[in-house]
Amino acid sequence: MSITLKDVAKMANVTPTVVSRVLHNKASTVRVSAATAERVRVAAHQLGYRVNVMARNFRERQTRTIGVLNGRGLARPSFAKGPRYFATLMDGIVDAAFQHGYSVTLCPQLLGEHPEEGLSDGRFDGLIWYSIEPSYDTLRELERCSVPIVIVHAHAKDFGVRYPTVIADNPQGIGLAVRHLIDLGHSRIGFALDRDAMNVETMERLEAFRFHMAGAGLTVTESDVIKIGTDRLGLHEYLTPEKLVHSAMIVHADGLAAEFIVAAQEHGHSVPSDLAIIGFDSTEFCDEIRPTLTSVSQPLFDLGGSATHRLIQLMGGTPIDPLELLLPCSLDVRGSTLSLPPRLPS
Amino acid sequence: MSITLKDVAKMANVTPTVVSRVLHNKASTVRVSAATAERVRVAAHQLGYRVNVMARNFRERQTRTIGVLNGRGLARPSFAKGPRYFATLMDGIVDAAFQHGYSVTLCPQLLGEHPEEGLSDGRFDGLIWYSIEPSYDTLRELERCSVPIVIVHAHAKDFGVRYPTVIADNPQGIGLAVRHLIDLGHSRIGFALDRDAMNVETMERLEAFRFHMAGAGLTVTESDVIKIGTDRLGLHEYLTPEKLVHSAMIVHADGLAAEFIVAAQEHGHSVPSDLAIIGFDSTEFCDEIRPTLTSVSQPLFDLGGSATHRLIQLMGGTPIDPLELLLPCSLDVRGSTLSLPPRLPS
DNA sequence: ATGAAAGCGCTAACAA
DNA sequence: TTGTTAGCGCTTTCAT
Repeated sequence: MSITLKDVAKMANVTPTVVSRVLHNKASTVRVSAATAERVRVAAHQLGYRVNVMARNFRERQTRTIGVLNGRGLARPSFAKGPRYFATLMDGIVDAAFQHGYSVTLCPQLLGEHPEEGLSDGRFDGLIWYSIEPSYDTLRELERCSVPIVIVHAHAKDFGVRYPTVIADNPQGIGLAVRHLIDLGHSRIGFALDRDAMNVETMERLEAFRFHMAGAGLTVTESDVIKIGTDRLGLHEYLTPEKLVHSAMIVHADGLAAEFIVAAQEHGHSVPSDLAIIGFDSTEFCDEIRPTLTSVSQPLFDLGGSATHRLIQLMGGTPIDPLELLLPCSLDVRGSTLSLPPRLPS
Repeated sequence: MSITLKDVAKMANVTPTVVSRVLHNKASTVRVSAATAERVRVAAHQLGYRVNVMARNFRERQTRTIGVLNGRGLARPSFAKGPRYFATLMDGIVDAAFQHGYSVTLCPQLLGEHPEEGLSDGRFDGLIWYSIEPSYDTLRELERCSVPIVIVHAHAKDFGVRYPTVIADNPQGIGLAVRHLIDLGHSRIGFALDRDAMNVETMERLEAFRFHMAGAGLTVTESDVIKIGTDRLGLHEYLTPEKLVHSAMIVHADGLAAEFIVAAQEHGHSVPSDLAIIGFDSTEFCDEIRPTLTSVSQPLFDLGGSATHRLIQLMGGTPIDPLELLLPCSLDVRGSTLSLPPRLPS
């Protein structure tokens, strides 16, 4: 049994109310004599009193906790696998939340039998919904939710333009890649993607590729879009010397881009002089492979931070406008789009 | 204002007690007529009733939430940076916790002004302490804590042999590396480490290297331990053809191992034929670099899962014995310790 | 099978 | 400045 306000009150010869005021109220509002306050503090310290957060949360109807959710129906996002989207996002969320005194909770109910129960049961003051794949079901869930929500990794229109969203500007990122290649003198530019990764985001990147190429006066035909299957046979077929028709390739994600580099070299092509390659996500290993991989970088950490800031704003009652926050990507230029070979330190 | 038990009770013409029994009690214990139960369920559904978790937690003195902490005084562990230690650990923790219906919370109080208050304020049913660096201060904190604790990434003796711990068997992992190299015929084996990463774990690996080498009848002198500074000059100095005296190198971490591969190649050495290299952590990029990097792999996911299982066991009142759980490492053999060159698919 | 009543620890309106 | 009182929503004896 742990020490309660009452115990402290008894020891200090006051009522629980006074103890509460001394220990937990904001200094400005408290009106307790210095002597009493001191007595209370000493008693609390001697007894080793700690506030019961559950009781307080219950009473105050707020938890100072933010819940982080993810789209249902798909596997829970992994911190460690893939291009660290979720991991870096979480770093940004946690960082911002902690700055404002909020905890961050990952909640299982949302993945279990009755996910909807997790939404508005008083557990969270607000939610960050990491949307993997927008769906009608998801939207219905959100509508039943009684706490403020911010959605990450989706467009406001995909959720009925009803919730604040935060997402990286994928098209703009592809624009950077296209522009960079054109500046380097390339005109035969292809776009490669994984046949198994034809999700909304990949398609958005592909569309942006078409758009920015057209904007630069370059036509894109179907043969400029290289779709690679799981067996990677298409990759090797495309890279046979007589079939290689591009001088540069934008790849929808870093993993496949890395495979492109290795395979290209195996086929006797030099990267970047025969084929320049740009990936997407600027994953950690971009610096470890040779040549290092030029890649579009999403501001993942800031995405998480911005989502959290918007949520805290929303929880404070401030309306969010505009609803959608589009954070620009940057281009990390590395060896796979340069013609200079890496040099030894002199 | 949200719907409470009372509202449902009124609508179903029963008392809150009955509603509670129907909606939240385990089926086996409930003794309510089927008709009443149905009436209650309908009412609850119509009203869109959701249990108030804060009230329940408060009442039941349990939160079904596990807190994840980290050593104080150092930066909070990042999900995304480094060799994903924390990220993968968290995946394991979250996975196991969710299986048992527990939520996982990352808590700021523990990093703020009064970190000790977060420990035993009723917020968590149990804690997983991710120990970055054991310290006397940390130990004192833990002693004040009233909920069960499991420590990850530390030895039981570093915390007074008082708390269950879970850690990867680093020495055994190094043993695998040494054995593998010896099996390949190597006898001139060195150990390289980052001068800036001389932490407990690195030293443990170095000691294990000495131990296992001795066990194999190979003497290790100071010149077999290569300490690389931030400027990496030592790396290039070591790799000049006339100075290279080893045929194989175990590197304390993958990042430096990757740099070894690149630098060795720049200096005209072939990896693995002139110099075989083994890293530690089996980071994702081990498969992306060429040659791919053989590396010792810590069971990080299982480490998190085991910690969680031990905690749940402990919260259930079962004593943990033995206190320290040592999970074995494995060796992911890749190209940097093979003599066969990578081949094109035929 | 159902109801009445008490209380978890805390805070805040109101009273003194 | 300090105390009294009530109640947040829920569960759980103990009655009926």
